[in-house]
Order: sequence, then C-alpha cells, then structure tokens
Amino acid sequence: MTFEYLVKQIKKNQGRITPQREIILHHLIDCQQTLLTVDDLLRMCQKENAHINMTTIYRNLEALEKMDLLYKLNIDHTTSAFKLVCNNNAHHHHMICKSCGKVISIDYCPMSPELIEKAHNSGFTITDHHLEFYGLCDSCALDK
Amino acid sequence: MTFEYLVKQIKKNQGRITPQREIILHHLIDCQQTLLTVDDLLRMCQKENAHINMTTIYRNLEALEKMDLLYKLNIDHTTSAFKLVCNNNAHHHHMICKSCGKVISIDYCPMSPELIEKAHNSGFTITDHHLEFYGLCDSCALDK
DNA sequence: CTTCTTATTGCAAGTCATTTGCTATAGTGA
DNA sequence: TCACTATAGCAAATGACTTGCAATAAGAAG
Repeated sequence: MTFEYLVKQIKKNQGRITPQREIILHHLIDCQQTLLTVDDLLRMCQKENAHINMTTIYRNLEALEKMDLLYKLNIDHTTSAFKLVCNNNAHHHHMICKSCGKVISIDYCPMSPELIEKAHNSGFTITDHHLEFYGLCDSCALDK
Repeated sequence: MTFEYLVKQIKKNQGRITPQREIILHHLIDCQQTLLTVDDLLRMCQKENAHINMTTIYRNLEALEKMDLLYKLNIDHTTSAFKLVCNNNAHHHHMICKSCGKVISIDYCPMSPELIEKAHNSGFTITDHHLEFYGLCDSCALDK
C-alpha cells in the first residue's frame, strides 16, 4: 500500500489531503505490518506536529475504514487496534504477535463446502467468520 | 451446566450463594444457548428482584469468568456478550446467530500440525486462536 | 489568481459501558 | 450464636470514543 494509492482512493471519495492526514497516512504505511492503537498513532504523529488532535486521528481512521482501507480489530472492549488492509484486501487471516503486535498474513481459511454442509446439518447458515491466530513472532520468541 | 454444578464450583472458590447470585445463575442456565449482554441479564433479573444492581451483575460475571465458567465475546468495542461455557469447556468453536444471538457449538477446529508447520515457516509460533462463525440459525432464517 | 463550496480540524463537552471506593449487609464455617 | 469476610448497592470515577460547533483551508470552478 503506497501513499499515492491511498491518496487516489481518498480523492475518489471526495476526500482532501491535509497536512495532518498526510502525517497519519505516512505512519500507517510505515507500520503496515503492525497493529496500532489510537494512542500509538497519536504519539507518533505528535512528534511531527505537536498540535495534531486525537479527534483528528479518530476521524481519519473512521474515514479510512469506510473506504475499506483500514482493518480494525477489537481485542477487548477497552482497546481497538488497526492497520492498513493488506494489499488487495482479498480474504485471508492473520497471525498476531501478542508481544509486539506484528501481524503476518496467512494464506489459510477454514471455510470449505464440507464445513458449510456440516453447519447446515446443525441447522445453521454461515455467512461470515472471524479468525485470528495469536502467538509470538520470530524476534519476540528469541527475546524469551 | 446445572445449578448444582455451578454452586459446587462457586463454593470450591470460597464463593457464597446469595439470592441475587441465585437469580443470575438461573437466568444464565436458562439462556445457555444464547449470548446475553449485561443489559439483557439485568432486565431479566429485575423481573424477580427489582432492586438488583448492575454492579452486582458485573461482579458476578467477573467472578464466573475467573472460575472459567463463563464465555465472553467482544463483538465490537461497545458491547460484550457472554454465556455459560459449554459442558466440559473442552476446546471447540461456535456459530452465532446474528439475528437472535443463539449459539451453536461446532465440533471443528482449524488447528492442525500442518497449519502449525505452515505458520512456523512464516516465522511464527501460534499459541492460541479466536474463531467464531456468524450467520443465521434455522428459525431466524425462516423469518426472512 | 480569486471565489466558493464543503471537507476537515480542534476544542470542549457529552456519551456510555465498565470499574472502583466505600459502607452496610449477610452467608457460612466453627 | 459468633466472627470472618464475601457480596450488594450506591455514587462517583474512568476511559475510550463521539459529537456539536465555529474556524480554517483544500481544491474545483471560473
């Protein structure tokens, strides 16, 4: 996901490119492999622009989510974390490092005709699913 | 999950059986197949005891969770839902009706030696995972 | 370049689920 | 029956997130 691509998508949706938005986008791009909290992003952005506001972060994230450019994960009810969607936003799942938040895509999905059939036999029609794997990435595993 | 079993587990953990707790437990047992919100449960309990307090609900749920008797799901950052764990609390997954909240257990889990191996090859050690299926149960599917 | 429309920002205040502090009450084992 | 301590209830606090509103400024049109 490049800055140019994001700008194109934003403009396609009548969005404007403000200095604050540029800063936010650049940080999201730099951290494409990691789940960030609003606080993480706010701190990073404030290093470049001390006056950037938390509301601005929230509203930018909301806008990106509406354009299907942002992946959001509710770990628990107190915190949500997010990152830019993976390149094509094609269906796939993630492995998330519980130590550093690094996200690795995994080309695997449990849905199969047999599973759908199995569900049907239990009287259930599956329309979608949530699946995330948690664990440790290589570098965090070494630290232990 | 029977009332007697829950009482036994609670007593094993130095817990006490108060009238409020009894009411809460009975409703959780009656709704074992459905995800409830705190509000759902509060309303149900208040039909029997108008003075039962929301804090009491929260603290009882917290206690049950600590004893591994309660399954909690964070659907989004505003709401969490819960139900008693399934009989033996053995590892399995759920299909959740998006219309009525009914939960059906499904005897399926994606973890396999091959998947663990695949993750390892990507430099990741999986320790646990979250998987829920969403859709419609039979009776809700008929209503559409 | 100037003008105009409207998206965006920043701040303050509001919302809402959940948590906490504290005191009074009441299980329950001895 | 007594003493210990878990629990209930209330009010206040917390904290992530949202909203209202006025001021600013992006960017399209002329």
